[in-house]
Amino acid sequence: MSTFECTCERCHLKTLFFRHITKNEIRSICTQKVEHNYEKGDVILREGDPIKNFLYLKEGLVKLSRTTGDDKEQIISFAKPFDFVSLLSVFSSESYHYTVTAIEDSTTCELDLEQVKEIARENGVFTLDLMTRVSEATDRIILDNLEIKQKHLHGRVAYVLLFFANKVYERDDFELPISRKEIAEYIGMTTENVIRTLSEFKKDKIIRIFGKEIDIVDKERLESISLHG
Amino acid sequence: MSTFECTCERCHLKTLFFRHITKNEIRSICTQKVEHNYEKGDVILREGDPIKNFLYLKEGLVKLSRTTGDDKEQIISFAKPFDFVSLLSVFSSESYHYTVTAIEDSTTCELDLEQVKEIARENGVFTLDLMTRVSEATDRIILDNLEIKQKHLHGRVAYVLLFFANKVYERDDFELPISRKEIAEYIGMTTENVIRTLSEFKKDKIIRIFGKEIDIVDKERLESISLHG
DNA sequence: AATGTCGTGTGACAATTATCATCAGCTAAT
DNA sequence: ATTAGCTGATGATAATTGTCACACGACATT
Repeated sequence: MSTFECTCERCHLKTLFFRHITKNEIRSICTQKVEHNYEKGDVILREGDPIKNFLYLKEGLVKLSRTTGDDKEQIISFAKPFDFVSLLSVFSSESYHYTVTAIEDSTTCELDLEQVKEIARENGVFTLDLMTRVSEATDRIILDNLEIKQKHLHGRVAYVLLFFANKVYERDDFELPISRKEIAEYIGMTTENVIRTLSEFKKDKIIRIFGKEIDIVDKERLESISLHG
Repeated sequence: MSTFECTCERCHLKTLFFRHITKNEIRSICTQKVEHNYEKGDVILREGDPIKNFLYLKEGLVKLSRTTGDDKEQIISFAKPFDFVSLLSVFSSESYHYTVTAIEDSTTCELDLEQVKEIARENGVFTLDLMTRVSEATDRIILDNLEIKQKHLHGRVAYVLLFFANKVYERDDFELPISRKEIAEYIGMTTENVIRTLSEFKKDKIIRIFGKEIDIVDKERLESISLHG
């Protein structure tokens, strides 16, 4: 699972976000960082687990979810490479408020949280960078949830399809990494209605469906539905 | 509007959150901080405004809202004293993504953002404290929205009433600081249905209503509705 | 005093969404 | 090979929520 050679110098995390970290700090983190591989479906973190590590996604795709009071799953958000997976509560809680599950084969990079905090305490510029990143990510989650909230069923389903097409795969045909049930858990509707809506989109020749394969045929139409439908 | 005497030493902001700030840093912030008073209904910050200051609420109650694509208002959250009002995007965007409006007479304390950032860069412990606070606040917003999302109309209205009773006023009779329309904008339902639901609660002797005065009579029942209704 | 606007309140009806039942296909387990 | 369980799919029906219409009072403006 863990790598033996140190590749932090080439790590995107460093070059993309943490421009203001010293060589020593990088080395200190590097010598104890651990990479983990997960297969699609594997649970990476479980709700209630103590927060010991600072995780980011190096490769793959994950979902953040939680269990509601009446034992239903609710998907909070999806995270892509270089998103911080342990971001929602990492600096404000002792334990995770949500579960992280791989929805594609994924690789995480785990750093010891105390060590990251130690660097943060010593290096304010690093911490400010980090805060900017965390802030962007939580902003995104809040805005996405507000967007979804104001839409009806059809608009919500269209929004999810466009999310995967535009933000995740950057192409109009892709394999849906989640089930209809999971779409429902994300947009707050029932599985049956998600399935029905996809069928209608197909009947109206807006998309083509082959199992989990989605092909967006009439993107303008789908965008219009996402906005006004 | 602005105060002439420096009272930062007694400021809750310092004692509560910024335990790790030096006397010099406090003084430096203090000499240029500005307090503003707002009356109920006043707009404190407007969506799209450039972010120049770091604001926190010293007294009162505010709502955070945004305008959706089809020009409807959507309330994101409410903020209480010592919440950071300019928190959602202050470190991740050039301009506000939302409007802040006083829903009770309020006082803000404004610090120059660049100066706060300067301190943050110099003082990692301070920044880590700050990040913890920002993180807690955004976590709260996300969790509240998820809670509301899984409930039906009745549960949502009950949830809002309990929010004001428990979290804001800490008593079971209070004057609702917002209109029925604003409740609707927060929970994502129509004004008519909010009014109807309040009427039903009244008919069922769960609450008493005198205009904006709310008196929760049967709190257990209301809590049960919030959870399962 | 007349007018307009806004918040509140209620009813009738339409639209949206959930629930329940059923079925087919696939896969894992025995 | 058979069963059990899960996802996907569709229809009928019920529940929930939205829309439209109207009414009333408070309040500000003219």
